[in-house]
Amino acid sequence: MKKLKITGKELRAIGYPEGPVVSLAINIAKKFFKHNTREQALKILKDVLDKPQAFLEDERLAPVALQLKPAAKTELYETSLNNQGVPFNIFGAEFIEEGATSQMYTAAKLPVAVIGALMPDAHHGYGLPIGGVLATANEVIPYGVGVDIGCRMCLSVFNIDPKALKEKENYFAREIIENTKFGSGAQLDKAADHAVMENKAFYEHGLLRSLHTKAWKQLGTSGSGNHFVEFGEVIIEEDDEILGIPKGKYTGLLSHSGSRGLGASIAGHYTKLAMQKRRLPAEARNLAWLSLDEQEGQEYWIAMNLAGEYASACHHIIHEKIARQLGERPVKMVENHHNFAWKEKFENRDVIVHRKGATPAGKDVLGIIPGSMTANGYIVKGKGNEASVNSASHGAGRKMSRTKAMETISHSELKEALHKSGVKLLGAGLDEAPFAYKDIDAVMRAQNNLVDIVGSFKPKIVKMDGAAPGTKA
DNA sequence: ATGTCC
Repeated sequence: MKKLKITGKELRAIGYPEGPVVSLAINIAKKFFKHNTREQALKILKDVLDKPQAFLEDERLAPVALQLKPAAKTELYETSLNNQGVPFNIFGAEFIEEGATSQMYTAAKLPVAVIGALMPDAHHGYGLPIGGVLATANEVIPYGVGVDIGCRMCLSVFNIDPKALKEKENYFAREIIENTKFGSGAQLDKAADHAVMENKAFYEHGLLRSLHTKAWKQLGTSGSGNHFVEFGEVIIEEDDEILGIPKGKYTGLLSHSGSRGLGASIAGHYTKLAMQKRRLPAEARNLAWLSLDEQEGQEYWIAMNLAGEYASACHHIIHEKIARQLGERPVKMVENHHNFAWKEKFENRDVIVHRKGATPAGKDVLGIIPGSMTANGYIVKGKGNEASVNSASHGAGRKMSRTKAMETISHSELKEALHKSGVKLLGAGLDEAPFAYKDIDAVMRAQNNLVDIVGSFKPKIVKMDGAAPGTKA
């Protein structure tokens, strides 16, 4: 069935005001008016504009009617922030820009906030800052999780002498190139398969059903931005009971990516719903929440968890393909989400903990904190410190904005840094150059009360979205 | 982060 596409121009022509109601009406027309003609749809939307009160109970058009209904009703939906925010500790405050801190102060003033924390790699984001941790009572904030739901790390440790990475560099490079796909709309040439695609949520949940085909095409891909797949040298200096592999040097395969278009669509859909439902002051608008006692909140929770499983599947597909090619089974895998929300306990109270660019660091929980394309990443073990709501940073954090990095960093400068570190770069944007990131070791020192380092990962062969250095895009 | 949603 062909979808009916009404344009903003047409809506404004019949008298619709500028603002979010336009895109809302477009989406509703697309969803519900596929059996109507354009003229019929516009007629109905005009009726809603003229008499919004008559459509407040209409199951399809109520959201539009609510937006169009003047005065009194908006007040009903206005929610104010608390004067005094809940407390939150800041780790590595000297590394954190003002914008991120002030976003955290705003988040702490939400009436649903319980406790927060700000990680040493924090920077400004939409809604909650990247590196922000926020616990709520029983509410979920779509932009407290972020657009890339389930963005995560996955490390496979192989019992292969890492000297092989230099000696057979081209062989390992080819494994990455042949088994990964980067880029914004990237799809595999031959679609992958995974049990997650049979998850009943994909069939029972309206929004997820509409995203199933696209998700399947993108399964096993890595996306763009700071996402990567790389081989490196894993060094375990001391035996650790939790990590459970003997000290020594290993070959590691490390990946960083999320839930691709699937998670982005879920985040966009539910944050819009939340913003319609709860109008917050301008500085907090993107922090609109859904209660888990509401239908929409439950739906988001199901969708978020599916996106998390899907992101995990994308990593596993890559790792399994490469492991099979190497003819090896990993002796250990370490993995964690760092954009997600969890049901956890804080001071014995049930809370929803949002980590947007933060690594779970409960007692003895293993995780990965990556550095940059040349700097070490670390295998960490959480200390279960409630001062950070059981969290740690998810990386070194950017020192330079993407724009500034593109303007100031040269190809030759990057080439020299790669050469010095002995890293073979198979592709990346200049904005991912190591100089764009903070010093990971300084960031780790700022959180030594939050995690123990149990191993390190030194990148050797790195693939990100973009052309290889010295080649044309 | 996402083939960027007015």
